Amino acid sequence: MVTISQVAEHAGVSPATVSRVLNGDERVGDEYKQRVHDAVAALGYRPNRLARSLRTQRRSAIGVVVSDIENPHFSEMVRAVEDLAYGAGHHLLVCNTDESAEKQRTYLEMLADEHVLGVILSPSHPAGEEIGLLIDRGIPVVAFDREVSDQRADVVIADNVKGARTATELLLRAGHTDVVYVGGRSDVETGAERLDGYALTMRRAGLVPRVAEADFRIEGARAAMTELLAAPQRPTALVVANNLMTVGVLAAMREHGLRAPDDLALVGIDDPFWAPYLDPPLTVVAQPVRKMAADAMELLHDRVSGRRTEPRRIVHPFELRRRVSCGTADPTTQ
Amino acid sequence: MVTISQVAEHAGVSPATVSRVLNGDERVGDEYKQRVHDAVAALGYRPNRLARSLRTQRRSAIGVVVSDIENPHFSEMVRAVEDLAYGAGHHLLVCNTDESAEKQRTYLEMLADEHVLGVILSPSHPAGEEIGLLIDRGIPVVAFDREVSDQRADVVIADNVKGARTATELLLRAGHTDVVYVGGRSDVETGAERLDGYALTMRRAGLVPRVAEADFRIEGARAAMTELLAAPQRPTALVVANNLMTVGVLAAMREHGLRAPDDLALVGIDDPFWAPYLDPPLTVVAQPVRKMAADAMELLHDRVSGRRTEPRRIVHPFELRRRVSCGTADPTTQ
DNA sequence: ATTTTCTGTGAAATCGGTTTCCCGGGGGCC
DNA sequence: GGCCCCCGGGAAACCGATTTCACAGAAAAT
Repeated sequence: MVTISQVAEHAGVSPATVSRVLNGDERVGDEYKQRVHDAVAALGYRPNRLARSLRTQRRSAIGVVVSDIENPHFSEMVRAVEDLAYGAGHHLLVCNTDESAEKQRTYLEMLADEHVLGVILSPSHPAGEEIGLLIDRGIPVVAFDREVSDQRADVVIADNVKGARTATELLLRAGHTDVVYVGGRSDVETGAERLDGYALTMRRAGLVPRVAEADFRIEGARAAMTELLAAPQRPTALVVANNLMTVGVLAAMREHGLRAPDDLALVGIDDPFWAPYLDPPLTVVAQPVRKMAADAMELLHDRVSGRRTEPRRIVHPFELRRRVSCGTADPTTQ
Repeated sequence: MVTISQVAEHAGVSPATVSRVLNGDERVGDEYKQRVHDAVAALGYRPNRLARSLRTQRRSAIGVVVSDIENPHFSEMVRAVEDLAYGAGHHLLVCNTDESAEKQRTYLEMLADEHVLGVILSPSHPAGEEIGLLIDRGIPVVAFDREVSDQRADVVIADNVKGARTATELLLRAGHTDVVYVGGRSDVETGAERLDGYALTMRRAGLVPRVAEADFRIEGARAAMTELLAAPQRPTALVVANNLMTVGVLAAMREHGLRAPDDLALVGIDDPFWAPYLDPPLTVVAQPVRKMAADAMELLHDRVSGRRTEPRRIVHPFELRRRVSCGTADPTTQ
């Protein structure tokens, strides 16, 4: 393990000078610069980032906390964040909370203790206390997808109410009157808002909302659908509350010999990369994940560079991506 | 920012004693222990992990380097590794190389400079030099999925040759004679081995291998399939070299009005979570990702704890998961 | 009663960098 | 020629923990 002192000795200068050269301090004589560079090359010296971070109080890691990295929505988010972080010379501490409040707390505390540069948190729980811990230490927090209880955090979310409304309206305009919402966990914000958006739109059209309640997961959706399809009155269209559930819904439909969009029109919420390749290609309303990730990173950077102190809240609209599963290709609704 | 010295002062003891109490050193008097705990609680003290790591030369982060976190294969791997790491109190530095040699090098150097506990690397390039950097510093490296050029690294891979053979044999036994391999990048190890396994099996059965060459990605596979289906002689069965390509293949088949398994039997390689829910449910040979991840973590821990110094190489068999897309459900082939 | 051995604690060194502070010498200005 | 300022560089402090080492005082041994 070669240290800065060894480099200094080898170059016949002080550690301070080595540090200056390596950090691009211009006030060092060319002669010295050269000697330092030679010594660095000769010894294969690489600075210890831990030591540097300790002294400078500046860390190059960003914490990313999600509930399930296997969920394509979060994979995409992490991927987008990584792209941007790499460009800025940062790296990612990825934390998977599994929807567990305890795991989320443990990870947030860990990130605080690691003195990361910032945290992007897709909270599965409000996490007020732990976020306070972070913000009190000057670590900026951006809430992603869902709000958090600490008002000082920045927020980047998608407009779930409008998103669900867009999905529902698309089906209503196509002439459907019996549109069922295959819902996920209305105990969490995202789920509740999407449900609201759907129900509101239905009522406004003079129709009664009808919900098949599930849990945001494949099997749950499949079970809910099996039940729904066994009921006397079969709906003509569905709004499905997230990407995983869509998979379950399609499986259940296949088991019953039903095809979208003819037997049952379908609009999904979320747009995983394989949605265009499903049978039928899925019409969806999608959160613009990459844009949201870009905003989250920008909010972090603003804070880190001290350009801003008051919290910001950015709401993104969902984007309609019309493909086949919704049926009618009426251009006026596009 | 409250430090250990402040805690010490508040408790009327020395920093050394505080450190001892917090690290469970039993030789501290009960009176002192109590005073320290009180002070910690009163001040809300949390140890700085950076400082601790610097002093102890022991880091709690594990580097995970993959080519694309959005690929379900790697999402699953990261997820599995995270589960195990969390249990051991470690966290994950996730690095996305995008198949770029430069990004891979940069990340590996960064991990070396961060003095991580260990690295799990799914290499898109041999990376001899950088791995040397890590191992020279006592940071263990486990190669995942593919080998690396540095012989001192541990290796956890799946037997791609046998895996492709299993897939091919399944189709041959079902009576197919014209089995085409939709291949991915035979310039990389994984691709080359799978191709070998397929070709070998065909030749051994007295048949000529036939390959639709693509790039491990959805669109590439779709294009290759479109070309293949335009050719005069349409095959009766396909082996598809990875999960993404399967999606592209199914899309192309749908465009041509073909259905699996009747028009074209299908066996995929890799088993993403949605494979059972596709239309038709996909028969696959799968790498046992979670087991492989568990082995990788165990290899790391062996090294870290000093239980082992000589490199190990673990080869996992692929697992056949027979569903619908392969056609005939002949139990003798199971 | 005196020496020896523990035992528990604090002072100080350490990890490997960065940054402050200070100092010698050269150039510019009066 | 004398004074001041600036420039480049080194010594030492510092970041916040852990760990070594030394040392009181009590307990055990003689």
